[in-house]
Amino acid sequence: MPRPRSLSRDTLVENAMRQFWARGYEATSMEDLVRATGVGRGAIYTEFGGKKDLFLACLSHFSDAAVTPAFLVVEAEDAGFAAIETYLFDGVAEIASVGLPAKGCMMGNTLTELAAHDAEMAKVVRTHYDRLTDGFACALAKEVGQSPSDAEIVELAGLLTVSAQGLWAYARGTENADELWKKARMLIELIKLKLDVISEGAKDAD
Amino acid sequence: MPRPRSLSRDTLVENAMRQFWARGYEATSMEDLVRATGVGRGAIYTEFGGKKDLFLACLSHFSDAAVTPAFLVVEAEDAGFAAIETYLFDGVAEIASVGLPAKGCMMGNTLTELAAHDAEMAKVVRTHYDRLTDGFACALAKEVGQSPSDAEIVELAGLLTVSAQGLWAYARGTENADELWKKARMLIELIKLKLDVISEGAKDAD
DNA sequence: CTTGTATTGGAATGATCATTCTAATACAAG
DNA sequence: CTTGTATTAGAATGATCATTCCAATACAAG
Repeated sequence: MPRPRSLSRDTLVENAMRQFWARGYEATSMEDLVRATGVGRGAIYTEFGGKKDLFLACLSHFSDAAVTPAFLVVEAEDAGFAAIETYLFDGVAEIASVGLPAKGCMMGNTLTELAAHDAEMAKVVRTHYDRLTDGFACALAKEVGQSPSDAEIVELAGLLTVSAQGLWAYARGTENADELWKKARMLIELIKLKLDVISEGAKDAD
Repeated sequence: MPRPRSLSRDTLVENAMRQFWARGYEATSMEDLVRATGVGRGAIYTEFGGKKDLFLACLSHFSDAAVTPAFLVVEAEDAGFAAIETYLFDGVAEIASVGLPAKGCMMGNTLTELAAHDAEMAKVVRTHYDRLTDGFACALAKEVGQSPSDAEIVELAGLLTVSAQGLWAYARGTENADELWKKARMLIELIKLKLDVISEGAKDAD
């Protein structure tokens, strides 16, 4: 039987993810990864094949370990508008508690750094955005008793995805948590206004 | 008298900017810059000092040559809500005509790639965001006859800045211009809704 | 044409990059 | 304890990085 690794594969990926998340792909060297994970170069190559493959594993881990728990409230069966509010505010609260400037969203960072020139990365990021938009659309639809595939609902959800992404990106460049709170609150307020308009329209159609 | 350079300094910076804009800082090598500008290595170093200084010059040029013309309509004396609409829709139209995936906003790209770990870059990007937010705030304020320093106006302008940034970033990862149009239209609609609420509130206070 | 100067491409430098390889090592199984 | 195997740190490799340097060059001024 082989000697067991000092770190589980999950912990290894977790540590590598933290490094990539904070610094990005290009600015992270294999030396950084060896230091961050505490795992030997050889083991990384035999386990993952190379830097890019490890990065893709980290993106996948980010989706499971960071996005899923945070987005759980929105993806819940009975999620409505309040769930979206909770998701956004919890996100800002987490950023504020960890300290600014923040690391942003690893998917958004990857979109900006790599998606335009790497089709494989672009696909992963797009899948993530589709997931967010679907989740938002379901919650928004439930709130106003519409179909989650209603065009207006989907477009509102799409804008919410993009605006939230802008907010997480902005968090990489500020040290002022209050600015983030204000923007999150304003975004929520705007979504609520539109939601009310949609509700009104549905009532008139009765 | 010296031999004149084959390219003016402005053209040199313009070409370098294009490269940095598309690829980012880390992924652009001096070799890329020599090829993109058609200027010798030596001249770049004697003129700018190094890669980072050239990048900062490109950021400055981006502000003058890309942001200023596009944002002119919003910064005009008599700009109102329609100016914001024009800025956003013209931006999407330009992206659609140049072709997707787009290069996004060089300031936003720099925010994501470098701001969290380079104070000098962060300052340049922050100045840019302040400029956008100020411009939006003035136009929004004029539309509803409020002060551009009114807290609600400033917060709405701040959200608009962040949401627009999210939209330009999203353009780096999609090949579908229609998605951008929908998001831009929805953003404009939400801003208009909030603006109407602000107008109503001002009327009640009379 | 000659002189002076800035630019040029390419060579040189030394650092760092991702990746491969290897000898020493540490542990599980027998 | 012995054997087998996976991991390890570090050396080695070759590419590429930013930067420096320089001889050849190209052009303006006289």
